[in-house]
Amino acid sequence: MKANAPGNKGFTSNTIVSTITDVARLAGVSIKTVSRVVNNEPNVKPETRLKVQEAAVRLSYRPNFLARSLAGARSYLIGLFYDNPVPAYVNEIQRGVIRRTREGGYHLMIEPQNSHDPNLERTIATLLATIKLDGVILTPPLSDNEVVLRAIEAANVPFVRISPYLNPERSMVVCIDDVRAAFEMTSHLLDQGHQDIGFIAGHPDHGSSHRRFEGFEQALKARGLSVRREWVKQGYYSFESGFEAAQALLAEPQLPTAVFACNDYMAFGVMASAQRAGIRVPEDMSVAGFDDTPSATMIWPHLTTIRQPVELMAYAAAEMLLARTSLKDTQGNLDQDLGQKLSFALIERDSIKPL
Amino acid sequence: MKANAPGNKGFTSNTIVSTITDVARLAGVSIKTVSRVVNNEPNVKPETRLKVQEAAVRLSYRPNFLARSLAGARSYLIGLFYDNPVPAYVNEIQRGVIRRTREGGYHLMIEPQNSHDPNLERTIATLLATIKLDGVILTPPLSDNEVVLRAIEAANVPFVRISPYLNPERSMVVCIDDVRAAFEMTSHLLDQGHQDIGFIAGHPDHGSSHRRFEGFEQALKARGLSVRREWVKQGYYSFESGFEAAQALLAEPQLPTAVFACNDYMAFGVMASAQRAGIRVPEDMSVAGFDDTPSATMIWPHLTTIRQPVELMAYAAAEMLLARTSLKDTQGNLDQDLGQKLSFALIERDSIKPL
DNA sequence: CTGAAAGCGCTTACAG
DNA sequence: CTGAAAGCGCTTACAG
Repeated sequence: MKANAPGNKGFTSNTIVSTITDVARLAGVSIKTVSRVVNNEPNVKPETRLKVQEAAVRLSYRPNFLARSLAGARSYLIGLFYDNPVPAYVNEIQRGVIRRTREGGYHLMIEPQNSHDPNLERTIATLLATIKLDGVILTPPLSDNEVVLRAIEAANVPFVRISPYLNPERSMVVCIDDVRAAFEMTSHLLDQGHQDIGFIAGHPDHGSSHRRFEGFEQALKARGLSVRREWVKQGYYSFESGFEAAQALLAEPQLPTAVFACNDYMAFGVMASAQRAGIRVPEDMSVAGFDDTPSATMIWPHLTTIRQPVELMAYAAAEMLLARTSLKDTQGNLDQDLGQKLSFALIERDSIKPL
Repeated sequence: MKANAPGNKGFTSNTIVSTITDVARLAGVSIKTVSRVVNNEPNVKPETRLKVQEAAVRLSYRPNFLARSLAGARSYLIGLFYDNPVPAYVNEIQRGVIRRTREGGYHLMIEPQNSHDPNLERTIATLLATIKLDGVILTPPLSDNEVVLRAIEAANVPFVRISPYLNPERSMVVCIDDVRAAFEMTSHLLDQGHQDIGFIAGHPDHGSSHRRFEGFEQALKARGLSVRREWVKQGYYSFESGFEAAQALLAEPQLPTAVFACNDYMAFGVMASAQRAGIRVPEDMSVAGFDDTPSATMIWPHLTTIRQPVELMAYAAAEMLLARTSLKDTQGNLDQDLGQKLSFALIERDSIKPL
């Protein structure tokens, strides 16, 4: 077998992939001029531009992403690093990022990681050396993983963290006000007459867990109440952990009238645990969640929760990265926002009953 | 600012990314020899090999993925195309594929698509022209999307389909025996004394929906029973569609004693719908699902369902692609398996009660 | 067993 | 406004 078409390396193909050289030849210009037109650079005679565009269309020309990345300063590649066990969260993050990267002609490389992998630093260093990324997006718990942060900083790749807990100045950041959100949910419970409120904490590696507890505590204090330690149980953001935490809670001699779980999955665990114990939700006990996952309306009673605009946060994160990358080309200095705080919403449904 | 290290393009960096040239210089050989060692090619004196390896380690050399892909016949890039609304499914698929691609030094490009997008063909054609993929993996419903198949075939990219319905010979295929699985679940119901069984069909774009109905029908026939059309309701694999289908079912003058839903999410919808209507599961009505999503043990009663090894199927799909790619290098002809059928398992839990 | 040369398809830096 | 040359970091094809 031998090559039968430009760009073809030894096997027959129906499609002739054309290159910048083909377009230049057809348009009767140099490849540099084609490059200018394709990249929307100035200083091309309108007439020439048109000629090139026509040729490009006729040949269905698409710039080769690999060649472009290898030759240029940009790779058109964004990396998404995560280690989050909640599929719905990961999925929304991916969708948000991809929506933005596609708009900009970028591609996404997903890189699930194990945050406790002893080789994590080397893994990431190798990855970043192998494949020049224009930017990296980190989601919790990696947003606060020192090993990951060091590896990325060492590689000098711009990155944005979603919902980090520490050192917001260390990178670009996208988040919601978790403290305020938890404050509002707790106040909502208080407004319904609940004074005895249990709390299921999230995974301690996630900043959100601490922030939400903070908001919970502040809301109680604002009404002259204080946290009852025996009603605060440790969870890990999974259904099972919520279930177990609730079991411990329900074993207390005195019971709260409401439970605020740090995320929806744990709230489902609480509801299941209560149901097992013959405690009706919300008649005997109210339950509040956080996140508004799709499942929140797939159970009865429908869960009252905080809606977090996850997809939008991911979109914003990608946006910051792309903005930075383009700026670098034209100006070199970047005085753009380093942080963006998106808004949340308290969604009232059926899992809370006034006392 | 000026370049201060090899491979550095005008901005300061802590990390010196070294290239094949650096390694060659340090080892005192040509870049071709380094290439041989790095790619584990034969015909290198053991002594030379060692020298090169040492140099590579000292410089933390990692072959540049872009350069490698541009110069060579392989791109080390696999694409995953999907349009599946179930996050847990997508997540498992991604994990399976990534596990295999990482083992082989490949990278994954995820490409969520809208299967009814009128521009789908052009979108995919453009993508495949821009970015040379070594292989593509398709999941339902794209596995049977004619537009997608044509675009990929036209680009002459090897691909494997997961759980396709039609033309298994058209590509490499990974699946389970959906007919048999549904047959077994239905038989299980029959064994428990249920003769009156309702069926909630899945999305008609998914082959699994038809296959599972087929198995359902065959199992009934095998016992001399036949399908009662008024107990077969159309669903679309979502919770809501299961809920609505169940409402229609429960509005029938006569009710089945069990319902077999084509996937877990619809089974949850059926359970919710029953609960709303004051029908207890499994006391008054048994429910069976399909997939064994994590949520199956997050509800009460725990769902009896079919476990599908999704992650493994994805791994196998990637495996086929990589095997094909390597073979192409060495031999050119491929007499490997074109299809792989993985095993499923019926998981008995609490949503079915003997009649 | 080893290497020199050409080339992958672009962008960059520079000249005019 | 346009282009010729060099180069990105590798692999391929070939020579010895």
